[in-house]
Amino acid sequence: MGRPPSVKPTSFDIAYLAGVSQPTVSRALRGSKSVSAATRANIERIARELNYMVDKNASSLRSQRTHTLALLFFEDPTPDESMINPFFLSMLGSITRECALRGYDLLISFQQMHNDWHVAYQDSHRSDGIILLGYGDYQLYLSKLEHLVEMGTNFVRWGSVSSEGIGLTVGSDNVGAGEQAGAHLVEIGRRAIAFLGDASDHAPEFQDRYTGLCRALRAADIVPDAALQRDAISSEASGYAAAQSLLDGRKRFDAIFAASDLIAIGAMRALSEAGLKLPQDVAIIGFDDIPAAGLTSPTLTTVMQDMKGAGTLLVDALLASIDGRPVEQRMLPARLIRRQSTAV
Amino acid sequence: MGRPPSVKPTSFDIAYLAGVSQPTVSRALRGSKSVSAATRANIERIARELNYMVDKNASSLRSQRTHTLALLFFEDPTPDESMINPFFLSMLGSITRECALRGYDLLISFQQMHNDWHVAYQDSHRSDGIILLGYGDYQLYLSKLEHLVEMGTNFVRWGSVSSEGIGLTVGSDNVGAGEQAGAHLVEIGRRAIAFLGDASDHAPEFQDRYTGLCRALRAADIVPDAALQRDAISSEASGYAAAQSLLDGRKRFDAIFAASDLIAIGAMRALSEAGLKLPQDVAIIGFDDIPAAGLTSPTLTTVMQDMKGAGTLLVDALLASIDGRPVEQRMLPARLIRRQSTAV
DNA sequence: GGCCATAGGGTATACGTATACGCATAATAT
DNA sequence: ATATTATGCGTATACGTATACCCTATGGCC
Repeated sequence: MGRPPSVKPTSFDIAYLAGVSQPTVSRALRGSKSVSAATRANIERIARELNYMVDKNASSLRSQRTHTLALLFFEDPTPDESMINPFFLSMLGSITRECALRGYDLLISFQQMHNDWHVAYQDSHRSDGIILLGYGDYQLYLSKLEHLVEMGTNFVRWGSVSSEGIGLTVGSDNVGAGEQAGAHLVEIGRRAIAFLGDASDHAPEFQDRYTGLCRALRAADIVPDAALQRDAISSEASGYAAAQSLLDGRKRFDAIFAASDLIAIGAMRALSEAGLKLPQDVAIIGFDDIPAAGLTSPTLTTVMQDMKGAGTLLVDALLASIDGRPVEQRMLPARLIRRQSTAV
Repeated sequence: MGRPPSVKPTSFDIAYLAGVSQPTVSRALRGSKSVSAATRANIERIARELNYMVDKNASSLRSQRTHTLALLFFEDPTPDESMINPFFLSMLGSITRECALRGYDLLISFQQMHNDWHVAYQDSHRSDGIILLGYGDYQLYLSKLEHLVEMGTNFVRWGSVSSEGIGLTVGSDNVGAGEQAGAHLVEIGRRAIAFLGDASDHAPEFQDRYTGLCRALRAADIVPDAALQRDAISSEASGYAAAQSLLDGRKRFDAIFAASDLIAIGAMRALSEAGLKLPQDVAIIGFDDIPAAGLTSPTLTTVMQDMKGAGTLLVDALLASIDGRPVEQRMLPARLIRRQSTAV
């Protein structure tokens, strides 16, 4: 159809057909206002007809802007590499979409951050900016962030917005979400509510969720009980272990708020094996709304984060930072999804 | 540390320091054999010291090779966009790793294929080749493949290797896997084995799995019963519907082989709701070994595909095709993972 | 009617690399 | 010793775009 696709049209071809010079074509297509409307329209028409596309390499080389963003996962290495948190994978969709919309390409890198920090350095040369994604030990990667700042790299990360972290951060309203979860559990009559998830500053997001829970408890005149908290990282095994530790403890509990769905699912397994009825004996709420949350039995009440909004905001913030526009930290609302695990 | 990272060293800087010309630097670093070992070593040393990295844009512009591969999903659009088959997401890891290893960048695109075919065209200009991933209606995208071939685009797709498809294909040994699944079900004493999954040529992979199942049945002197087959696409809802249709039928069955885990999980829900005991009344086997397969109750016996090998092979084949090297279709072995859903 | 501002667009060039080609020197052949 | 070929490298240039700078025509202003 048309002409052989093997010959890629250049801006010179268009210039020739439009009877103008090559730079004028460039200006017209880039939206410079020093091109008359008529000329621009004509050039655009011809470009469309020829199926012309700006050569990204030439463009990037000349302008020193790559029009590419890099996505970097900094998860702690897991024994099973494929077990990247499903939550982030589903964020991938919205990020790619957003990038495409803005005319940016997305380069992704699953290299685990601490293994080879050089990757980030490298990617920082290949791209205009970096998006950092992942749960992981916050303290461990603080120094890497400082390194990025030092290099003057533009980056944005997903994480806890309330903590005074380094660099630009976008994240869910974890405190508010924790509060919602706590309020819901109180509402269905639970008072001895356990929390599974690291509550230290190694995991600021989990910490925030715990803070929210405590706030909801206090609002219901319940004193948060530190004995009902167990550390856990975001994995099923860790959730299982944490729940068992909870069962071994002498404290009674009638509900669990888990800092992630994977933790919740592990905990559910431990509780079931202990002969407890869910949700009658113990109600449980997770976090993330991963696909598996709708498949467990009972299905898992959880907190859904606004992943689509997250992608948009991350890309948005990063581009603003690249362009030197002012950026504000922003928080996304989260929503409680009620399922069987809290249906009494 | 060292020098300010803001000044990016070029091949000219290295040439100056090494006392040679810029092209010699280029030749040395690209591995041309017309550079003496001593010169090359010296250049490499200096490059390392300066933390030099070839400018991808300049390089691509000059050589007309992008050193980038594009990954394109061609899934049928789902109501919930985030429900990209987890199987492919986990393949992402191995593909990115493989690309990184070969010095290729990976551009990913979740644009659903039929929505905007232009994307593929576009990506074909941005990259040296395309990897196509996804289940979907095979007939529907055949014409797109022909289009790609027409354009002379290098591409490789994941799919059924046994069918005489268009273009280069890498895939699992679906027939063999179906045979394993069937043999296992026979082994635990089942004889009325149903198949959930499209058995038409709209889904060659599913068709192959069904073929394998039938082969195993015949090997056990069981005549495959077409009345025990139900069409289904890879989604939980479709699996649920298919299982219900099966229950509504007058045929008895004591086992199900589902063409994907999502189908299997949907079917399990339907069976449970019908009051059937799993696996006592009905044993069930899925396909893909998605993370959720280990979380259902009972946990799901399934077929695990070699995703790591898949990534390697896909990238391998594509690069060979790009370089004009001969490529052969290759099949990957699959492995049965036994869990509770077939434990009697 | 002379002066300046502005719109519209052309000229020249830079971005950093890869490669065709040529030219020495050295190694081998005759 | 001369002719021949390889080796190692420099020279010149192309890849396609974006931008600094310059030029021309028009219009408005006094």
